[in-house]
Amino acid sequence: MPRKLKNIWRNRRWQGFHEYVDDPRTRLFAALACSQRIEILKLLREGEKCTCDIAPRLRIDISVVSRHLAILKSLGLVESWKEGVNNYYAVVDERIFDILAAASNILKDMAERQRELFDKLR
Amino acid sequence: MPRKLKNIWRNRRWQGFHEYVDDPRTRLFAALACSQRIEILKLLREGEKCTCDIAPRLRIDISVVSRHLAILKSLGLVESWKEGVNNYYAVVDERIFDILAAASNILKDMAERQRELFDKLR
DNA sequence: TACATTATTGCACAACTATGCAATAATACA
DNA sequence: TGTATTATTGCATAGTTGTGCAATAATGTA
Repeated sequence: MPRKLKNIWRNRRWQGFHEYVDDPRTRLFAALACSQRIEILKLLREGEKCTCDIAPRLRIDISVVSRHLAILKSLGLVESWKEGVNNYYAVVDERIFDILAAASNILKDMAERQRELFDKLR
Repeated sequence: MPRKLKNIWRNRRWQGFHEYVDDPRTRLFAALACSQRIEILKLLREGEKCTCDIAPRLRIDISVVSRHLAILKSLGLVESWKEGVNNYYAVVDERIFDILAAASNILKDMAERQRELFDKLR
């Protein structure tokens, strides 16, 4: 255990499974509570990609992509391997996309209910 | 539109569907990325409850519960109504529990994979 | 070996978030 | 009307998070 945490893991949530006592699902949901990371997952669904493939697609610094990937990897959502100077990443469990789709469906119906409510007020 | 935002909605994410341009699912996942709010949803699944029913169960200040409920309500995950001095809350769409269960399943299998990996290293 | 390419990490910073206390509002009841 | 109960909101604060730049590490190539 390093005396000083690496900067990516500077907080309790991402320190590790053992030290973090909260409902572990909050880590998964926190990982998904960022549109950049959702975009990265969607890109990786197309096929394995290295950090420098992703950065230009999201128009953010490579270092930021690297950190997002580290978070997704720490959860086990993606795996990685080295090929020359490149680090490739791929989705481990496709069911993560079921969760994304379920969230879309719920939000869609929520919006529909909201609309109906407004219609009644007219 | 109020000149100054209410303090609960002091940030972009919770301001409203219209001002927030990110993937709307990030709001849903952010709402679930908090163990207190997950606990609140679980309690409400047992049946409708008012703010003062929930606070002692979670051992946090009523004001905090009130804010968590406001966030869940802003998403449409819960609805509320007044009965005397009490404000009752109830879950709107039970499918939110499907998402919670799906997250559990994914994490369980991730942990299993991790364990197998460590076993191989022995 | 020297240089180029790719990825990660240290650092700094602005913005976001959960929380508790105190003040206020809303309602019921004596 | 005054008092009690419940809920929300203002304010303050410590901790979390996403981001970019610069430095460094890791690898391939001339």
